[in-house]
Amino acid sequence: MFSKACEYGIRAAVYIALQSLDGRRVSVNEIAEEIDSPIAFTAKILQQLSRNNIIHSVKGPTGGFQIAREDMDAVKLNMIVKAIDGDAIYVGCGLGLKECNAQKPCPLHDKFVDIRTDLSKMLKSTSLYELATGLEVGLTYLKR
Amino acid sequence: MFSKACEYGIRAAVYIALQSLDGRRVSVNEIAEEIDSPIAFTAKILQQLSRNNIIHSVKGPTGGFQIAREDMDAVKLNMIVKAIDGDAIYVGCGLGLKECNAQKPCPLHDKFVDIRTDLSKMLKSTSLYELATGLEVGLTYLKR
DNA sequence: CAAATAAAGGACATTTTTGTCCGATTAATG
DNA sequence: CATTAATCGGACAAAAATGTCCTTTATTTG
Repeated sequence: MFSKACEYGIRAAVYIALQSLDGRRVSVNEIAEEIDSPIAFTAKILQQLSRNNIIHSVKGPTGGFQIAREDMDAVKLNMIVKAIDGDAIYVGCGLGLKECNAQKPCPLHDKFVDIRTDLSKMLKSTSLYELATGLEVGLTYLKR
Repeated sequence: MFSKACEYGIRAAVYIALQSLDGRRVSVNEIAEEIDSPIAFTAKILQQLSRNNIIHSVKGPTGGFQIAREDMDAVKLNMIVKAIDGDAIYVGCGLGLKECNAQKPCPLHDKFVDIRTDLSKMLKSTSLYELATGLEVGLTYLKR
């Protein structure tokens, strides 16, 4: 469904949000440790998220990554997915056809539209804050 | 969503079914031409489908691929997807966690279960015959 | 201002997916 | 029975995704 990079990106963003709720700024090393991901690869992905203004980065000692409380509401999952995987999930044809639309649909077109609409709705309506608080109260987990 | 191999596999299977409805057996070359896919790669995928008894192959002159009318009803999309992509789509965690289940869910677990259940239902209930007849009456298209 | 710390970014390495080529096998036909 | 046409299957090639390493840049602190 998502690329590995995107999975790491979402997990990282949720962890950063969780720690930001405690006023903690976190380093790549800590993030990679806590979400069980390769450090250097995770660093790349965090750069992407930072460039897309999804998370905030601070260089130098005491630096690291954080997310402002307001941004946790504003940042929805679809923004993270788009920043990392692009919009292939939303746009492309399920069977890989270049020209596939309501006028000239592939055999799966209509059935795919339904599922993708649901997926899209879910991603657009799920905020980082929602995911982070689920973690905070121990309802959900990020590791393993 | 699906791998390229799986996209080609579905398109090929639908085309074979369509032609089998006319009593025609088709070659790899014709299939690749008609579904706009790389010939040799398509051949590999057809082998997989053949080994999984999803399509039937005949060697030698006048040989090719075909699907019996009854099998078009019996073969559902999920069987093709499983034969080519395995069950990652149905089983894995949306965020890539190894241990993710109702007891120890990732932050997206519940929302993913919903979408995947829909996808799974769709794939399990869609037969090759249904897709082939859509093509036959000109409601849907396979190329480009 | 020097040292230390952390992200940024470029180059490179590995693995997986996608795609190609060619000889072996099978079967039909003259 | 030789030729031919088709799939099968293994080895290889190219491209994309995943992952690593190392230098540069920014910033804090003593």
